[in-house]
Amino acid sequence: MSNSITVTLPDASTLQVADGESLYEIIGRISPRLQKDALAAAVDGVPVDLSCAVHNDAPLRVITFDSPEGKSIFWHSASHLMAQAVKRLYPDAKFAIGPSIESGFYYDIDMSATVSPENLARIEEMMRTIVDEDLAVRREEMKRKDAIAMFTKAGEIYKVEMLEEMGDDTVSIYRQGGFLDLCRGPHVMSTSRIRNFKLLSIAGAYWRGDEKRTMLQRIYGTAFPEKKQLEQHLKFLEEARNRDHRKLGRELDLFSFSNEVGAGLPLWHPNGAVLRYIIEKFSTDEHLKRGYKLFSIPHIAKAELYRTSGHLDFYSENMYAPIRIDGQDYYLKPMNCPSQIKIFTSSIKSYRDLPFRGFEMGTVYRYERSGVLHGLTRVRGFTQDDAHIFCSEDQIEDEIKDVLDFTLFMLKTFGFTERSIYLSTRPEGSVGSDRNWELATSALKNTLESGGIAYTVDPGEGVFYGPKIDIKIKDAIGREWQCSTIQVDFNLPERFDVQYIGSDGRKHRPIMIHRALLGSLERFIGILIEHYSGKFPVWLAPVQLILINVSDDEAGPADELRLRMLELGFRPEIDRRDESMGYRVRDAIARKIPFIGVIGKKEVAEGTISVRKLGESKSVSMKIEDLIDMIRGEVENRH
RNA sequence: GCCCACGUAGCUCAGUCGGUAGAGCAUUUGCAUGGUAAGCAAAAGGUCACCAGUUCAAUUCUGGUCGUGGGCUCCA
Repeated sequence: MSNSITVTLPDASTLQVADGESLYEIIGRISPRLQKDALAAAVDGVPVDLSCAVHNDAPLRVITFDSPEGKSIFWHSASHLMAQAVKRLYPDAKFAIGPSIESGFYYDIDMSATVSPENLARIEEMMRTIVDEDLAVRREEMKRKDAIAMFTKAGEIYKVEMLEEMGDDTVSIYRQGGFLDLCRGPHVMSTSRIRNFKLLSIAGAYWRGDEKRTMLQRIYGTAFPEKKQLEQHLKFLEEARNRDHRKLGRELDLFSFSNEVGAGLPLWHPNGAVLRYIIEKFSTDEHLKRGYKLFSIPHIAKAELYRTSGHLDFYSENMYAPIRIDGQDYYLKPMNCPSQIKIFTSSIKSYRDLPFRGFEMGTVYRYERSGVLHGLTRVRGFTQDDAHIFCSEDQIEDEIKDVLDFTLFMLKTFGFTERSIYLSTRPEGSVGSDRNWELATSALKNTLESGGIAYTVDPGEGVFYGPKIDIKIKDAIGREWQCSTIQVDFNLPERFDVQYIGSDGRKHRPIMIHRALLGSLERFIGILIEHYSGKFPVWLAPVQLILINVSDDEAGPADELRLRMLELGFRPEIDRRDESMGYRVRDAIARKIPFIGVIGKKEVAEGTISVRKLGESKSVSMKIEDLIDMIRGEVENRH
């Protein structure tokens, strides 16, 4: 029995252990601390439970919560813990799937009772009881057909369905106390390992994500080894709530929605509209600098246009019902490309005209199912910084490279420096020849690779007319958002028979590149609000400086300064209300205005102003000229 | 669209086990002329989302519609 076995640790050191010694014991010999932190271990690269014994020489890696693998195991175990609690409280509960997700876990459950927020507390209570019971989590392997029989008997129809689709002969189940679940594992050793958890929300979810199948109740939760980590995570969620653009949009008076105007149709208030204008102007100027030509098109077009473009065939579920005008059907444009193409084709183009870059702040209307609407990030009418580049095949890579550089410049300007890049390939139900898809996809790939840009392939996520590069940005609290998209299209030029005269005097077909850098402005601004937490940099702030007069005597001079700054192109405001200074300062801070300028007797006499920066509690007295220079500097540097 | 929850003043929220409602902040007015995070007082403000039904009586109960939130599915 006491055959000695050698395990090799990641640092290449080795450890002699007895045959049959459990991983838990082995890790205890490395360090008691590690033993305490260990959730599972990888033997020969395969993750297994700590209760497993080692019988052969093998490399050993301890899995703790610090690794993504460890988190996943921990959260998965937490989902079992929750399921066990639910089963105790609701014996008729049938379990579907309960995986770990990005920062926690969920379990999809089918049961007669509906879970309410109050019930979550009851379930948490029961989870605590089970934790205190310190139930060992045990793995058992059995024949698949035996498992089917067992779960059928238990009424676990979803588990049975999953088992029936599995190819393996043998399956594993995990048992903790009276609860058992079909699971690949591994899991933590005991329910007592999961002490810090929180159930967060309840939602509906279709069995297998199929809207034709049963709607299950999904309970989301999260858990951590340390109490402090849980608290930190809950604080993060709180922070995200405080940054919510819907909340800040109301508080900062940026935008609103009206029941009477319609769902998903944002109304921009003066503060929001000016922010939007600044972004539009900045974007338009940058496009002109890079040789783009401006386009502008109407919001509706005839059915014929969208029949030619293929939108009526491939995109109609996102389009609104036609408008009947003089016996003809017109559609609200769901995309800008078809009409923009008509601008390109309005005259004969030569190869000398290529690449032809047409840009527009183009508003589109898309039908979104009511349940998906969300603040500014998911609306039914929105404006994109949309451009279409017509170029020859051998210009594609250069153009894409330019677009990528341009995109990264734009994102950086708005404070987004971290991003990840995705290459989406041909989806089901797409149009176009294999050759063109291949050509377009490799053009995107080559550009990324020759630029040394790391990317991830998203198989089948392209648009119906071509592959695309999507860029996801990370905001100030680490959440990812998708804005930018670059799409190569051989299809529309063909459909519209777009041509140019080459240097050989013959007709050629250009390629189109569709691209939006900020994407939907509505969405982008929503993200910006959350990214900056409403504290916009000076160049974007709807109000850059608020002037506060100490007494009525200074109202005149303060207002003169306001008018002067307006004329200089700044966005000043004056608060001359009959309120105490403390009150008005407090109000200005709540409005997150970057600068507060106080003018009293002393300032008027000296030609100065007392300036307080947002976030600081001290004010600085400075010459008015210096204040203007300072603000100008921040605007020019886009700070 | 689907599941669950929700819709009371501009905002945040009480309340009515069926008898047409209240607070704080915001607003307006008056007083206070105030030196950097809420000066004092008064007034005004609501078809209790909308439409039906039940009832002597509906903001409250029932149904529908619209909208919001968390998700699913879809996507910028």
